[in-house]
Amino acid sequence: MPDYDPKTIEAKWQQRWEEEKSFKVEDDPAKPKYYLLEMFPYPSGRIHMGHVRNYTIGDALARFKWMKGFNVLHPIGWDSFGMPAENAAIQNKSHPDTWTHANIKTMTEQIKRLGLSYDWDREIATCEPEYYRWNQWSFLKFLERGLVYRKNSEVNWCESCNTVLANEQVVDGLCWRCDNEVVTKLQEGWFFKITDYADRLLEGLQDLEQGWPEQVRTMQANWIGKSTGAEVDFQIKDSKESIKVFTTRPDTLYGATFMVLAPEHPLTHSLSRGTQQETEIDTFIKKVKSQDKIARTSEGGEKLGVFTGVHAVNPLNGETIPVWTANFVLMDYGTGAIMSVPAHDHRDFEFARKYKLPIRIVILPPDGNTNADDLQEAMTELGPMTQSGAFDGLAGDEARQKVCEHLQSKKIGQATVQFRLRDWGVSRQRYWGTPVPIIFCGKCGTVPVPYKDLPVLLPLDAQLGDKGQSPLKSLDSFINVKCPKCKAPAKRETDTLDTFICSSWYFDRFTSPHNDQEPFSKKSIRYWMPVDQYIGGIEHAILHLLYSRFFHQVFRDMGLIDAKEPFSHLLTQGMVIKDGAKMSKSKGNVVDPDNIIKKYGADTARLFILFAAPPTKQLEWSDQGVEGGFKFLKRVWRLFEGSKNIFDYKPVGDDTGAEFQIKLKELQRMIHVTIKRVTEDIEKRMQFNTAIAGIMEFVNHLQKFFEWWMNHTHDPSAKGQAMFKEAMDTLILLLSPFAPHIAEEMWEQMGHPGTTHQAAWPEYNETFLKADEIEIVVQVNGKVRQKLSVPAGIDEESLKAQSLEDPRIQEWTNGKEVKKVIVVPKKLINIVVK
RNA sequence: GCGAGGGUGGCGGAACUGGUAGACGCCCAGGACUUAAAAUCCUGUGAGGGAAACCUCGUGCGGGUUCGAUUCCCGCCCCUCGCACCA
Repeated sequence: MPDYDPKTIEAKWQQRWEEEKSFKVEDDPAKPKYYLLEMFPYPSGRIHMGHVRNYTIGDALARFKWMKGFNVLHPIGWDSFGMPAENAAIQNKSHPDTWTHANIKTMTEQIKRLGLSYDWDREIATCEPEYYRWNQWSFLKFLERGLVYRKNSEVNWCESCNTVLANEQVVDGLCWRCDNEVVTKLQEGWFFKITDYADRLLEGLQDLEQGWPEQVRTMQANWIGKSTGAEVDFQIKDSKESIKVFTTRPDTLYGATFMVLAPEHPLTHSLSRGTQQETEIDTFIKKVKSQDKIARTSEGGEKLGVFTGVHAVNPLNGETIPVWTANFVLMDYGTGAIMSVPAHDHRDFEFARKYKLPIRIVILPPDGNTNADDLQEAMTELGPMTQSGAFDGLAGDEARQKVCEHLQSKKIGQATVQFRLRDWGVSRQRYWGTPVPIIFCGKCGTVPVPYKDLPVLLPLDAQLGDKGQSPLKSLDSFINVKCPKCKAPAKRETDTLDTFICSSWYFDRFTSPHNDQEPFSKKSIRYWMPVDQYIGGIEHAILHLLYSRFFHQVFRDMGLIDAKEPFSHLLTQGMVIKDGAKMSKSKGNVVDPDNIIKKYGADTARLFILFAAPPTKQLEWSDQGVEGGFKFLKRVWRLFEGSKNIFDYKPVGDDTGAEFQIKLKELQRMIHVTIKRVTEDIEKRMQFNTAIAGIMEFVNHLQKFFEWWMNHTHDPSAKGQAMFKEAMDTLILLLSPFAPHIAEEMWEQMGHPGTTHQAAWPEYNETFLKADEIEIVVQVNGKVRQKLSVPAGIDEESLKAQSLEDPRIQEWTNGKEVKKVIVVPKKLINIVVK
């Protein structure tokens, strides 16, 4: 019997899949489609276990869907623009292009060794002009739609990466990529008006309730941060100026006892001119500006403020209240100014107590006590208005609405909505990215590159500076152009686009990756989109997934796409950890996928990864667990090799014994029970670990059956032979999404033409699931005391009688009164005694 | 602080709708095969008690509902993730 030899088997089948282009797909409206996508990788050098897990989960699903009769689009490509390429090139005195392509080559080989079912004809790399020209095209289309603008603003600047970062790319004040501190800097750059889509991006989350994890939806909703409220104008006393504030609690307007401006607010500086406060204010502004941004914006940070020397008038009650400036009010949210209602806002409360500012209760507390001196903390709950003139007694939404209506009628304010989401800064001051298709002309100003001139090629002959400054800025051949409008000498924009733009629509491109007329063809995108199942890490919960949804909505508005959302189902896979920590070079706990494949083969690696934990949970790497996976495949192989000769016999015997009939029926039941279990675990629960456990139990059963059979027969019957063949075929097919190479080999040797993924997924038959005899648990007062084997069709009364007569049960019921008997059909009977 | 998820043997995990807790696998122990080892196969494997049959306890902690709770409810502890002065 030949040993299980994964090396030979895997090489053989990988070669065959490649030669036959087994996973190539075409648009085929006659067939139901299934678009399965794993987040495409950045070509960083080598595949790591996180990739392996991601692709293995996807591949198991893809193969399952093939077998279920779907036309499966399962593509792969490379997110190949980005800074690591540049940094590595600087270090190695090489070129990002060289480095990137070398990595793609290595990683392609590694991925192929995993036996993944990709349509390699659709492979794309975002650093190729054929791809990034459509980034430029999108930029220009967005520009036409008024969704792109250029502004000079305070931006997040990473000193280490030497470039600007979008808000989403700053994590706890640090750069998402390199973990270095982010500073603010005044810089001119391009922005995408993602805020125009804030409401739609928020509302769209509702369509994803079924398909997306709640966690991701919540994170996006928080990030968008919608709040409804009102804008109110407060007139400044003895001045023509007024201060506009945003509040979510217009119902507390009568409780505003002071106002606070952000130190950066233009009025902070201008209003204090000529007052006694002038120097104090200037010192304060300087001080706050120098304050660490994280410290300033973190809750519990000390609230510092200064009186500006001026007063404003509460437009509702005409009261004169002081205007302050303080560090806890931020210029980039709302209007950069607030009305302070200390009784009903905990920040205002803290500030008022610290600076001895008046506090007035205007929402009636449950105990009715409106003495602010008794207040221990701000009362932020909704309630009936009080001390609020004509509005007294109104509460909640009605109160807010009535106040808003009043403000509007007096033209001193209006109901409005605020978002936390900021526009997406897409300019990057680096080289290895998509050039922004813009030309600056002395006469015509900012001129878009005409579509016919796309792509604006990223020059590959650029020499990188050693600190990461973009060489484009000094590359004359790139910069100097003629203005497309007036033909006068002009300069090219040297910023490149954020690489998140590449990943915001690559899934669209996969539907027609070689189209050189459009970013994607309408026919293909209508057929394939949305992505039915998207799989990737939770770390992209906001960044990539929000940007992609934004792009999708814009494309949709352009009439290019029908689907409401780009990804109908999202699976966020858990991390791969070892010794309790994320695998990392610095911890020295990295397991190289190549070594595992070399030692055990891809099937073992895949099987272990899927078996060790459900996809969404973190996975603890275990060398012994891998060994276990290998042992299981060897066991399958031995069962197959040891039993396959049985099919060569011409059946003569009849195996008619009663025991044989029972065993055979039990085998048949196991086949169908296993099909049901594995199918539902994959399809309904995406829980591959229990699916594999089911297959393992099936193998255990098959082994025992075969051994018994061989010990009890000299001449296998046709019936036995057929049933056993059905069992083996079923086993092979159920196993094939998880361990495809070994499955293909066995499938072929069983004499089937074609590959396993072309075969139909086994169907179970409800009638074969039922056993003749079932085990019933008998409890006395909720404790298991006996297990009875009874005919499946037994009626309740006989079951009760049989249980009560059972000697073991009588030991527990003797001398006691039977209060009641609960029967759970086909499961359990509970006798309550006293 | 707010929101979400989680806490089950020595370990990874299972128990899907309130119905046998610990499926499946790993580790470990004993046995078979072998000159020996590896591989493989068999048996055992939550804790405590008992020669055994079997009994008691047991799903983070404390309570509750129920014939019956890992599952539902109340209170608490711990861990992970996200948000966090957003007016």
